[in-house]
Amino acid sequence: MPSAARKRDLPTIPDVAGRAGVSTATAARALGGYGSVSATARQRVLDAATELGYRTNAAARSMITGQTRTLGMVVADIENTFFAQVTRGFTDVARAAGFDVILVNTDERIESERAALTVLQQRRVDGIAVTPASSTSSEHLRAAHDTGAALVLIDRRVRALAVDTVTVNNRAAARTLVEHLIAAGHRRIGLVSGIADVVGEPAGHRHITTVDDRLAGYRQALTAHDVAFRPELVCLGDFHRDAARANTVTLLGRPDPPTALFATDSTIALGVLEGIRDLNLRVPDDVSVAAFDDADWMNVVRPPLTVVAQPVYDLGAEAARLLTARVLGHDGPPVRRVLPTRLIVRGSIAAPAAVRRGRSS
Amino acid sequence: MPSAARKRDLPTIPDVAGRAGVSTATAARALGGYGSVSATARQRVLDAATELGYRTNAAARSMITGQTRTLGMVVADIENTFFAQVTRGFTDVARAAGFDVILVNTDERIESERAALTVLQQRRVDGIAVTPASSTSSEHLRAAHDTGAALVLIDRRVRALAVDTVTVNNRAAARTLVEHLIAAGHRRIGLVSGIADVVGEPAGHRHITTVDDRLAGYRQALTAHDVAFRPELVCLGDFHRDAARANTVTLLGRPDPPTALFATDSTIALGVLEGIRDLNLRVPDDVSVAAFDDADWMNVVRPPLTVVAQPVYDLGAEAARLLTARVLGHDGPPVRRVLPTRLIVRGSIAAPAAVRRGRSS
DNA sequence: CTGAAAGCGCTAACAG
DNA sequence: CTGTTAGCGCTTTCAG
Repeated sequence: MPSAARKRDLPTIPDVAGRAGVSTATAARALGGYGSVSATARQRVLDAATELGYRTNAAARSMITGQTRTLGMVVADIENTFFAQVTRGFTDVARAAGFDVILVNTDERIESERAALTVLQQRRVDGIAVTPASSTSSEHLRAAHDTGAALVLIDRRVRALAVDTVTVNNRAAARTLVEHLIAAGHRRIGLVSGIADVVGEPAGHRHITTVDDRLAGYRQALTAHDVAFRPELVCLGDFHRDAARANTVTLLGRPDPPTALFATDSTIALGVLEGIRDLNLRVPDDVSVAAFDDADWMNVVRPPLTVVAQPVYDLGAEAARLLTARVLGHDGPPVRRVLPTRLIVRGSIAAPAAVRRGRSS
Repeated sequence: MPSAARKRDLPTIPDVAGRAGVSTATAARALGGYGSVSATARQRVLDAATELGYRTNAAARSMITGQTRTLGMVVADIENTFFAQVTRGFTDVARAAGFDVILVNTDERIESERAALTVLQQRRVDGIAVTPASSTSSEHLRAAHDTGAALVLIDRRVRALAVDTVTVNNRAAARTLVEHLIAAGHRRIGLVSGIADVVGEPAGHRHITTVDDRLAGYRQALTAHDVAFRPELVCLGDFHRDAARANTVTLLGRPDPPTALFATDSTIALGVLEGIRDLNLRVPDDVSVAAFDDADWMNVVRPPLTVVAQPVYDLGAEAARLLTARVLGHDGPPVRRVLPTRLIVRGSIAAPAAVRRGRSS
């Protein structure tokens, strides 16, 4: 006997069929809910199955049907509330449609993402949802798609991939938020964002569309209002709060510090607030703060944060809808779903001190 | 052709074997990494596999081996940071050991939990981790365990089930925290907690061990310091912030309101802070606050919250270690792992106003 | 070290 | 409506 724990043998269709006194085919039909079975036969089979504690063997079934009723969900980090909410939306809809979900974290590492895709292919999942770690490295995604798995991209786009996508208009949303800052009188607006370079790829490129787009929106807002773009006010670290905290301290320590800070997601916002506190500065008196994503705690900090909220749960839910539709046979050109965002004005923005003192910038 | 999307046929072992010019057995051995294969044969097979884009069919393999290399993770709600962190710890260790994880949310509903267990049995997962929705309804857990799936309980115990468990000492931790409150001079301490009754079970019972234990710790602390236990200061709602918020407003609206509030988890703490704000009260001047779980935002609110921190990630990680060990053949009596907690004193606790004014209670 | 052959548990024709 | 018969793709004896 091998060292592996012996999985007790569960009853099989022949077992059930025998007990019910019918053929395996009839038992299978009753159990599987397909074909036609007389009411009496069905009942006998179902009773026998219950008595025996029969459980369909999903692997055996999927070998024949070619479907696993399983979906893959590939995210950077489930500990991040954004991904947790996306995943919740995704699993809720998937489950309602009869699909189970295998969850994989990549930590933004393209290598992990590749490995994840391989595993999911081995499992022959019917579909895969990905928040891609790179907008340029996509051969592994295409390969998985080519082998027949439905594919949907969430939150981030991949230009070279013509598949269903669920995003928000990050550029427009960021622009709106920054314009709000400008309207309050800010001219020096710092941007603290996530990853610039993807681990495993050549440095010096911004590879995640959300970062690119939010940065683009930021620049658009500045340009539209004749505010100079200063590269030194843009800090790209990673998606963890500590980097954001350090970047914030650096930014605010400049001789000519920004009067407002734009955090491009809620985790970064946490770091930004910590950095501000490290310097014993106050929001919004010393520095205004605006962020992307409306996390649950943002209305509890003092002052509450002005944010652009995005429908995070729906991002995942809609992705699952698209994906299950494809799996169930829907055919058609790639769908690009763009969900609406909403500006929520709260107390974290004030006019810069200079303006308040009457010295218009 | 059926309406279902056709999954392109991936190459199989015969395909690879043919291209490599060996038998299917040899190809399978090389691909599966078992038995003995000559170096040359192995290389030819591996090359052929790469050229063909061969991917092992996990279902076919597991039909024979009896192992799926899949684990189930059943949590109440992945959106809750606690479960998200647990899940991260769990998946990290599982992945490192070569196991994939199927995630299921139950929303604390025992019915969902039963359904989840059934699904996981159908998939013949090798092991299941559960944060059980009830400490008493456990037949479905036992049933799954009896059919051969390894089982580990996380965070919450189930008395009637002799399986591996990873928890913290909730009673001791709660007691420590409440004693800290008492030491600060508090005598009327409100407790705001999660679910009391489990959906789908008769009302009037508290069925989740974490709630029970934290409440027990609270009472122990009171008793040990001759503080009267007042049932009306204990509010059991559900695990969502809105209930906690409402309960907080109710508690603080009493003629004889508590001078301190104990929130039994971080989501509830959020509701407690909102409730306090609804009443325009200040922490800690008007009311002190202490909580279970050190969420990422707790150090960013003003004042930062005093908490009992538990090693949430490790709860999941250790569970995965225990589970994979069982799957890999470890045999032995159930392991009850109790991880350490830590009191983190921050600024949310002050002496009650009456004490500060010199009118000792 | 390698190959042939027998299934794992189930579904899918195909007869009856 | 029901039963018989092939396999799905892989691993595993068992020979050679």
